[in-house]
Amino acid sequence: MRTSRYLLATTRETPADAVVVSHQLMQKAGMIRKLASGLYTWLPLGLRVLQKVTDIVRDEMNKSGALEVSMPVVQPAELWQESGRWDVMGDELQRFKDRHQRDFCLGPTHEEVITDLFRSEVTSYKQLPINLYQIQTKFRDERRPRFGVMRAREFTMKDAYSFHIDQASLQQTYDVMHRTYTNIFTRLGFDFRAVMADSGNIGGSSSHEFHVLADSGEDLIVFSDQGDYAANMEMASALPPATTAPAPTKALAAVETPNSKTIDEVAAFLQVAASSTVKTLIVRGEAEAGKTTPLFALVLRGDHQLNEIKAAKLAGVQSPLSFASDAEIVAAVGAEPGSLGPVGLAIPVIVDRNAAVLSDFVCGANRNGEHLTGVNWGRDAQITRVEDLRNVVEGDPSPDGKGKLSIKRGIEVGHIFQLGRKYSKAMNAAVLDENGRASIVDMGCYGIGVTRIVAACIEQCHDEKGILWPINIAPFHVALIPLNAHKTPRVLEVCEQLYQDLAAAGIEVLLDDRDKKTSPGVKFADMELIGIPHRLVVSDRGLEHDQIEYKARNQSEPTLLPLPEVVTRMQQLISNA
RNA sequence: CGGGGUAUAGCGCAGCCUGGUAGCGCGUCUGCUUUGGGAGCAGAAUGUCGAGAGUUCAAAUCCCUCUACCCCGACCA
Repeated sequence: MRTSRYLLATTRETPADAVVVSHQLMQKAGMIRKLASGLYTWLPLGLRVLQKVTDIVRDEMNKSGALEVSMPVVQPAELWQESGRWDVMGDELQRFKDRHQRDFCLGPTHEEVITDLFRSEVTSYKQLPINLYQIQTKFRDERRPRFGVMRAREFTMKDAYSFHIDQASLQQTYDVMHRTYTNIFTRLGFDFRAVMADSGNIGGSSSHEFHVLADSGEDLIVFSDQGDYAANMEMASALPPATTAPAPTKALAAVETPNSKTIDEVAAFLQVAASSTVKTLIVRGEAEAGKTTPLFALVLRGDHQLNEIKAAKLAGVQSPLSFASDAEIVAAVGAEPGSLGPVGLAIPVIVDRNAAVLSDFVCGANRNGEHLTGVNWGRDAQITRVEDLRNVVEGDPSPDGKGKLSIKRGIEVGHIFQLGRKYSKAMNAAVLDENGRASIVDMGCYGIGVTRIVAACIEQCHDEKGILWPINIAPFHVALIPLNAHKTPRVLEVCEQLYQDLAAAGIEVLLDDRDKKTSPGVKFADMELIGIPHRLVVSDRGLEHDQIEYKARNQSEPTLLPLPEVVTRMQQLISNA
């Protein structure tokens, strides 16, 4: 490709509305343009990268034995009503009516459609297992799209769905997909981790997420510094403390704490460590029709944070977790948030394991502006149950018994689930088993955020000058830059010949043939910004000795190559990568 | 959804407080010069000042309504 005939839409200035580096660089490099919030047009340069990512994903999926299909973006409401998700999904599901006033939605995912396809096409256990996938546009009306294509409303996803006669078969395919994803992210050159994850509203049991490690990631991932344990913060277990509560040494006492509501304020005011206080959170339980919503008190050590996913899984507690309003709290407890505590509560008190081994601690008095000191479980406050309620913190012992936990930020680029029979049961997807009886199938589903991968890659591979693409997904392999071509006609002749020869060798070349008004600095800066891994400079200077200057994007100093060797050397560099 | 902010040329911004009919940088176009790290000079084009309504002799500027976009939050009591 020649820059003179390409839409090289680079900009010098950073767009004002981009806050993460991948979004800034994608805009500056002319890969994408925003159409509206969370909606992006992919320009030729960006699309080349996106298609290369797609190719790798497709290649590995095909190698795994999965079969590609293509399902509609627009889906009828009936299927979603059948699975029960029409009512469960909130505003994220984009609904609309067609001209006949029938309800439809834009597919945020395709479990319903694929299950419908499966039940009408596959009838025998002999056809199982089968894994169907597509690479296709999804729409989710995110409450807050941000970070460019990282969290867009419309995006490209690879979604695969597998069907099985039993759990053992599901586990087998799940393991195959785990390996497939590992292959994909390895080929993409990512520094990534597979972690145990919550399955969220997709449903099902076992689930792993694949995260690219990056400081701009929205997820916290936790892993052992010695063992294999790795989990999303949502799922990471906090082990029970080794100690039990020491015997009380202090008497219960009330103390006025004016203007001290948060743990930090109370701890500072009373001059105690936050870890010697507890915080009490009031959440709603599952409501029964016609009755007032029951409440639960969740008690954690002051320096710990509630893990909402864990809390929502507690028996009787609403899922997703719902916090009681101030009015509900005052009605049930008699005090406002900021002065709550477990002493004398009439509602169930669920205590985190670490909070349960405190003694002589500080908590709210359930009277506004008042706290209690010298509080002890059993003597002063009753525990209904002890549970794991908190987020793990850096340095906690690893649940696998090996080493300590580290916490890093990650960008979720892949997620695999064992759905079990959630959808197949709701939608009656069954095959005849070897005894001729109908058997509801087990399902797995496996997603990859294809557009997000592009952004995640830039988050991991960039410098102050721009993007550094891994060779596998670089929009072009080689940037070929003629210098002083107007002075020395041979420069252009050599460039043209190299361009032909490199292309013939299967190398993707971007020849920067912009006219003499485009200074060398501009050409260098643009090629660096768009991240082409290899750069060849053909100049009058070098040609005097039949030499071509070569520089890798990730090196600072160029080297000289004899002209006759250039094509071979480039071939080697690209195939060895 | 709650809070905050922004909206002026393709992009980045100033002008608004104190009303007088729109400007800067980059980019674009033309010409000449220049050419190994975002060139110089000369010239040119480009705006329903987000939309609507209002106040006024006069509105980018003041008032009201709406819309779009961005940021923060949406447990931490």
